[in-house]
Amino acid sequence: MGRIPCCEKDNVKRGQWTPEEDNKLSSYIAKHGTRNWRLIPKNAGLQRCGKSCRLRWTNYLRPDLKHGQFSDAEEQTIVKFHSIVGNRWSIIAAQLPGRTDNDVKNHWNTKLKKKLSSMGIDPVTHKPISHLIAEITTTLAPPQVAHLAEAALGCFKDEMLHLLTKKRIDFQLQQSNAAPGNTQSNYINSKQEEKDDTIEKIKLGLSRAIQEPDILPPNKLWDSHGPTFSNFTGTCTTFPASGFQYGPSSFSNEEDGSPWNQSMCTGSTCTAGDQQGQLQDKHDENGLESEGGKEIRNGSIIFNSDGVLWDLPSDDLMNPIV
DNA sequence: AACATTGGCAACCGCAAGCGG
DNA sequence: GCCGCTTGCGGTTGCCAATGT
Repeated sequence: MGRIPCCEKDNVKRGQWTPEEDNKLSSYIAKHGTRNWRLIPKNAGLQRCGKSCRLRWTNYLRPDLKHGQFSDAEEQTIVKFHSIVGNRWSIIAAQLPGRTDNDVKNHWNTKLKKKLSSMGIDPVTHKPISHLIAEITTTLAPPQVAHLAEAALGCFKDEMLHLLTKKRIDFQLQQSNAAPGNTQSNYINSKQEEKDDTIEKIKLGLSRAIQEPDILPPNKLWDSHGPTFSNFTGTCTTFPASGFQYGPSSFSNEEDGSPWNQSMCTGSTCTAGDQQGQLQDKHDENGLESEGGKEIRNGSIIFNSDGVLWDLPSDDLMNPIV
């Protein structure tokens, strides 16, 4: 016996909601509440599926919803909690009054992921990409790294080139404009060479990392002062001495060259505080790494191998994560 | 100006959990 | 404990406006 469909698909309207439909639904819910979504469209005179009504109400019509731009504080919260709970959008949204899980999910997918990437942070693991590369180079055997690097270059070449060359291109554009005799077309013609050059430098950096494992000792992944990738990073903001962390100063004012707007670290010239290298890789049974590992939960303070990531006072969790 | 591509967002889909009989 | 139903959730799709070529 199959599952009963939530509505008669044939008689149900789909797609964008009209203002009239919104009014009908809102006024019906104002009078009768939201009990039994299956009956609501019928009783409200709507040719909609109950599920569709529920979504429309919870994601758009609810009077307590906040519409419009996400603030820096909200973005911080999303990133912060995403690093802890992952794609649990409802949990993250619960920390943001007036925002729905759909809002948060969309904002993450369209904006925040890109922001983090442009900062040199992997949006999945929330680790700096250079850190991931270092982990790869110290964990895998050199032949494996070479194959991986080759595959990654194939898959993400365009994205990497965009990230890595953007600032250099901007800089060169300014220079070419300023310098007499240096025309725009010369610049464009040299763009392909620039890309090829960048690919070669990426490969060189990876191969150096393979050949010189000592520059990235496993217990000091962050403190990688070696020449590994320094060749191809046009600009690289060094990490604060106290260690990398998401914090208010890192998230505000996109236009002023704040870390939100910069490639935080795409190479080994980035440095970190000494504390970051002191932690060992040890996993506990819960998947969280134990003392000396990447993620240590001490009360509400969450550490990782990069130092303190989040300092969450108990009241920071508006709704406790189960 | 026309067409193609991209970005942002709303809505849909299907699965799983929760709940009551 | 099982069954049927409702609700919640996360992934995906589709539409449309903005931007680029």
